[in-house]
Amino acid sequence: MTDASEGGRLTHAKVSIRDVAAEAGVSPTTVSHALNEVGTARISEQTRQRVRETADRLGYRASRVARALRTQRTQLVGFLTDHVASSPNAGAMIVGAQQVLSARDMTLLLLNSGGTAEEEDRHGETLAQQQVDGVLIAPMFHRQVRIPSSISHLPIVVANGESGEPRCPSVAPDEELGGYTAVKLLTDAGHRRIGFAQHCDDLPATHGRLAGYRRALAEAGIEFNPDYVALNETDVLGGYESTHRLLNLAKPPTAVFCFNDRTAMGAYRAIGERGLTVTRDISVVGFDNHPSIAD
Amino acid sequence: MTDASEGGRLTHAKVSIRDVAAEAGVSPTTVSHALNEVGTARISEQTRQRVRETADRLGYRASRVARALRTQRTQLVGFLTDHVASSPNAGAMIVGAQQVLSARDMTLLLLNSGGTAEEEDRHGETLAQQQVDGVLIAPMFHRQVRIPSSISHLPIVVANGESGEPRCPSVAPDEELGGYTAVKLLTDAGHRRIGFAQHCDDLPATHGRLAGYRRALAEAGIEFNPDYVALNETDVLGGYESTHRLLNLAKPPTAVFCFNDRTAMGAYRAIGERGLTVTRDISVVGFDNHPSIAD
DNA sequence: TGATAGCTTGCAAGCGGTCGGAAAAATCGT
DNA sequence: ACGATTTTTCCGACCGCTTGCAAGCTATCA
Repeated sequence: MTDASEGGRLTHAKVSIRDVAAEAGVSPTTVSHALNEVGTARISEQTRQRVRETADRLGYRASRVARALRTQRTQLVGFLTDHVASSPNAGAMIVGAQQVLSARDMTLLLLNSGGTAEEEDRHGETLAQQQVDGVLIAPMFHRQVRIPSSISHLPIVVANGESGEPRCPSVAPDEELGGYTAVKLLTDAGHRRIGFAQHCDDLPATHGRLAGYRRALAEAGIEFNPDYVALNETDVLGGYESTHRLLNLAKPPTAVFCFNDRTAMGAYRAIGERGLTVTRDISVVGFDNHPSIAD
Repeated sequence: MTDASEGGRLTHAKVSIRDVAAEAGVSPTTVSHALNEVGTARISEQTRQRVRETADRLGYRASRVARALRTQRTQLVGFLTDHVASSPNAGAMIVGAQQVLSARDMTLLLLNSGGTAEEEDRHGETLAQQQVDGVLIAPMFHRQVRIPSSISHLPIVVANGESGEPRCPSVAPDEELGGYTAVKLLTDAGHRRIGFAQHCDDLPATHGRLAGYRRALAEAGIEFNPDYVALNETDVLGGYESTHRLLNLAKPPTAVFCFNDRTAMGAYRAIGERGLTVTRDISVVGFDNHPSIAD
């Protein structure tokens, strides 16, 4: 019972396009056209106004579900990732994606696989059933990704990783350049012995940053010394241990290039325990620079 | 053209329930019943098997959109937040929610308002249109939340905050206890002059933690000194400035209780600049304890 | 044998929009 | 004033699935 004769904008249980049509004295088709600004069939300005006003008064909200069924476009995009929490730019990626989509009137469906292939497939299945318009695959650490077969038919973009298939574009950070830039910062500051709290896994990020590290050294005329590269996990503990190991060397580095901010955190701690002070006694540069550590 | 006579499991453009029905020689109704294990109308085991096998072979995936339109249940839940990136437990909340939902065959729709009321309303509208089955409102900092009218008709749960309306349950951390516990750690360690790098905004978290701070002091027989409470933003810079201010006091604190981990980060930095070392010269306790800083 | 009952299965009606094609109304040309 | 043309509006079908109700079929019983 849409009791609109009262005049007030009441909240009804459910107001469909038919309700609006009846109230405005037109057909559902007209309502649809009027509200969607369809080009082919122009509606007289007068009718359009009336429809708009009526829809507004009744508090009409088009059902995206029904629309999706008819148009086969859900306005949904899946965001498939492995670990949400970890790095700070992880959040940035999500927010960024969400903003872009939101601006286009689309919404983000978030799925977190936790890294296992089964979950990835399960989520792919879900996305397929949900009939998302596209999928954004974004591992938190730059790496090669696998594309679940269930979604292989729809548009996919891979961020922060590489897909085997050339079909879907991928955007990833230039690890080599990043590593180079960070280390050049140190060589420019006069450092000659530069440690690298490196990640131990076999990833594009690992290789890239190491290459950048070496290039910066070479460019500064510094010979590469494998002892200065400490491999470890990229958590705080890893950075902590790596740094201690580096400081134990006969000629300890005067600066440390850390794989990421968590590693840098550990480095801070290790340096503190040695009675040294960051900046004064030793320099630290992290990769995914937290704005704070940057300066 | 569903060419299934080939026998292989081909990937078809689109395989609907009708395709499966035709292929299995039954009606769509039967397929639906068979696959959904409907209780009221039992299907003979033989038919069920055949339908299952056929559906599987054709790669049938029920459209959730169509189902949602019919059943009025979308299996979607909106996650409305203000800032995704910031704190580490933010990610944990998202992952947690997603996991729980995923286990129930539901999916999370992520919307990030950025903190503005207009965005919140816009997102509420979107969720209403998308006909989500429920909404989880989770501000990143414990505070009072506003519920967009567009979604006020559906089930809502507020996490990490309070809603005015008693209608929707809310779960939030016990800020007072948290503050108390953290500071008690310091008093137990013998500290008598304890600084508090406090947040300057008017939030439940602010009041709660201050209360906890005071309770711990009182319990240790320490008089509360307002000078030891430095108000500031909760970013790294805020923590940095607050800490410097505290260290400038005639009788600087021997320990600092930081509002969160970013604040603590700034504190570390400030302490380092003073030539002091955390742990040895001065203690730091953060609130949303990063596992790393915890020990 | 016909009526009653239980088990399987299918018909048809939506859910709430969109859209092609066509009717109705208004405008125009002569 | 009447057909041609343009503008405005609407009919009806459909998207793919679920579900109330009823029909078909077989087994049970009087």
